[in-house]
Amino acid sequence: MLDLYKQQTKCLVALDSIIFGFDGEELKLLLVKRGVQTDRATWSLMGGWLKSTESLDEGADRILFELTGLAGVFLEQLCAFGDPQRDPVERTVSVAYYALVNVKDYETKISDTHQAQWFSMHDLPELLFDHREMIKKAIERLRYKAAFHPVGFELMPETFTIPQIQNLYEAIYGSNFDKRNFSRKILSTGLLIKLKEKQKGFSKKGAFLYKLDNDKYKTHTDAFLNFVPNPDGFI
Amino acid sequence: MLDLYKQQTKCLVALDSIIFGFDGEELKLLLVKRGVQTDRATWSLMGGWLKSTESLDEGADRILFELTGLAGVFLEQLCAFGDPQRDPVERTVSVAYYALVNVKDYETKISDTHQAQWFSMHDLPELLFDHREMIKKAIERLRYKAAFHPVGFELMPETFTIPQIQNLYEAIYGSNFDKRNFSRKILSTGLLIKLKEKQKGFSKKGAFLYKLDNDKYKTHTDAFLNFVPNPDGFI
DNA sequence: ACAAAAGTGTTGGAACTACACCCATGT
DNA sequence: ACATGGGTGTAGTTCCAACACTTTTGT
Repeated sequence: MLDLYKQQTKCLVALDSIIFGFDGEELKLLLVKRGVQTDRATWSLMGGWLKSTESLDEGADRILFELTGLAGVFLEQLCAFGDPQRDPVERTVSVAYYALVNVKDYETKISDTHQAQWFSMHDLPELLFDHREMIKKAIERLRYKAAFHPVGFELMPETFTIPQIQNLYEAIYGSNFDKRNFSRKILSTGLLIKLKEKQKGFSKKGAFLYKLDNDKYKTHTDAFLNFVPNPDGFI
Repeated sequence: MLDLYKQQTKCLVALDSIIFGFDGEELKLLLVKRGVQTDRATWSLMGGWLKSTESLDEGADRILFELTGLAGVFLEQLCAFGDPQRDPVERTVSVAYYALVNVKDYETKISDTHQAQWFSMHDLPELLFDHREMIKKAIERLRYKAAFHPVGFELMPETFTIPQIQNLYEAIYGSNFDKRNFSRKILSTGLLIKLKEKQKGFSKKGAFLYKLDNDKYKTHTDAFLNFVPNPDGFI
């Protein structure tokens, strides 16, 4: 038995995170500038190596924290990528994660030391290795997930307006929704608490602010909004 | 840059497959007997080591073929498992796959050399490592997937009856459906071709046989049957 | 005053659920 | 003849999509 282990070739294991953000208008992706580039692509997903003492989830958390200072955000495994040629330097299996953060949270944390930058999903730079493929899978997964679980709120700031959430969902699915139907749908989850204040400054009239009912949200696992995963989109 | 690679600890990469089968009655799982057991659990998922020249998908295909003689079956990555303690012998990351095969196909192929056996999902033996957790994830994924893609047909023999498919879906979701509504739903996909013959021998009346319209099936990517992923079930 | 975004209700159609009886055949 | 499983239709309900006008307020 133990011999079966010894003969086997080992492999580097990397963790890469697709970090989605939302600024109230557009769906964005956080990319980092490679210190030293291996080829002409200078931007890549946030990533690092798996340590021998940590699980995959722990490693992904750690790397996200080291590079952005963010902790406790939505971070879920996407899948593993292991083409033998995907990293030309050495055979590497990468386990990809996707994270949802709101851009405002992130801006208040450190960074810049790591040369991180938000990119519009519609305007991504050339990317390292198979990172583009990872992003493609991640957006598919996000659409799939968001159709049944209210993960969209992970991307919103503490308080937000209905038109903002609608912008987010439109950005995720790359299509427009009727605002009457949308607000009915989103309110019917019972997960939103309407606040007294209005958001001012953006529109003339101002929109009512809402916050997430965290207790309900935490225990909420049911099927949800019926957005149809959209085959086309960015990418 | 290259130094960054050298310092990193490498890791064994395993591939394990959750192989679902259907015998017309019940959802089953194909397990193998470990030649030498590392602990009291003698049964495990089919698995093997990733080779340095193959991709993850290729490796999973290869291992499935080596152990069962099956090729060209539905085989899709589930996710990676990498708890540092999951394999007590040595740190191993396992990329799990799930496969859908029909039991009849499998029976006609070789095997037995590898001591493989079908188990009812309701009556699984003690399993190696975290294989039980993998199975749990796999059934969740299968439910999720089957709710929107007609993957159920992968588990059916060449020709089959509506009551058989219904049995399958009931086995997947662990609940019963109204047969009138079910047959309407399944026929409304337009993926089934009714044959002249009836299945004899099982019921007195006999049920009409159908076969899959392969051309339509191959190009079919749309949303599909609206089964709600069921939180409880076996496991 | 007007431009720009927020907010709000109704209606028709589609899809789903629930439900019960007859049919064909082997024993 | 009867027991077993196969096959079929309808009515009520719910859910969704489509649709337009009024409100607020900053300029």
